[in-house]
Amino acid sequence: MLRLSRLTDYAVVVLVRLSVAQGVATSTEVAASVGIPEPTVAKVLKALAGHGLVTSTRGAHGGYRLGRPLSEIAISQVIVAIDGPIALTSCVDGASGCDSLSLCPMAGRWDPVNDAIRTALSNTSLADMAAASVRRALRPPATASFNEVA
Amino acid sequence: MLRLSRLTDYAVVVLVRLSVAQGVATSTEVAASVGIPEPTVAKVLKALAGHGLVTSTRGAHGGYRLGRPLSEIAISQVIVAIDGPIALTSCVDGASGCDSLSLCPMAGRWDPVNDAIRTALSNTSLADMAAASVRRALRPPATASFNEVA
DNA sequence: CTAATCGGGACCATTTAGGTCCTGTATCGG
DNA sequence: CCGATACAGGACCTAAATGGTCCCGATTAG
Repeated sequence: MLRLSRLTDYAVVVLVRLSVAQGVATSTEVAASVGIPEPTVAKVLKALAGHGLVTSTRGAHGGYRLGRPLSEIAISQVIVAIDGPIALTSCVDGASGCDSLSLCPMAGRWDPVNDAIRTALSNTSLADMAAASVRRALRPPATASFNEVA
Repeated sequence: MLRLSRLTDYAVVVLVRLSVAQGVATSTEVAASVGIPEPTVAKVLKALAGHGLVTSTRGAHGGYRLGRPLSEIAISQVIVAIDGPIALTSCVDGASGCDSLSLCPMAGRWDPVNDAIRTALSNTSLADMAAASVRRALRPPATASFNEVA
């Protein structure tokens, strides 16, 4: 269904959350304010930190902080951080797993498609998505604090 | 990993194959000439037929035939036929499965992204991919790695 | 030194996709 | 009219990827 992992969705939520809380925030705090189980959030944050989307400080009073403003983070980067490289088929450029030599040269040219998608994904920043979110959040606000995000 | 199903890849191969053999071809013939197990090819062809990408004739001397030229088939249509509607997240516009109301309004705005991808996918026809295949035979092996993905 | 917090891996359960098979229906040829 | 061929559609099983959890080592503030 051409879907991406739920973890990536979480990542977006987490990043937006971090952008709201300007300072540092522990994985526990983020998890609580976002409503996702802590271990999972921790996993997501680790992955994001590994790709520089967030910076981490260890030790007591440590935590995570946004690496750069949302407007400078493209979703493609988030996807790469969580789900790995963007490629629609397993049979990518230099891949060697191609057993059927007869069909790969015939029609297995997904590169233009991959490129098109990569481009599309690189042209949308998290800020764009957050903006869309704001426009939408006109409904009766719940009591929870996270709704103030908008 | 933002991958699409292998079945979709098969579908492209099958369609190109059908375009080569101008007349009708049975699922058995296609399977044999393409090197994919027959039942699987049959499944793919059924799905394609259901979406009008190929036309079928039943009975003896029946078989499948390309519904329209490759240049008029966008990959997006193939994907939809095989994998279903194109949406990156399960939480699409009108979906009701959203249990966590707190986070969806916050950042779950994937629509612009979905649209971007749909557009990109609609602008590439199977003929384009086949053409790329030809062009590729000329250039030296690419070294592009996934990491460059922006 | 102790508590807090990230880092990184191992691990298990569930879901999903891939693939196979079986039965029904339509059409052609004898 | 009857049988053979080939698609239609669904049920089913197996295997792999994903989501999610846990644990232990490393690091830093107090």
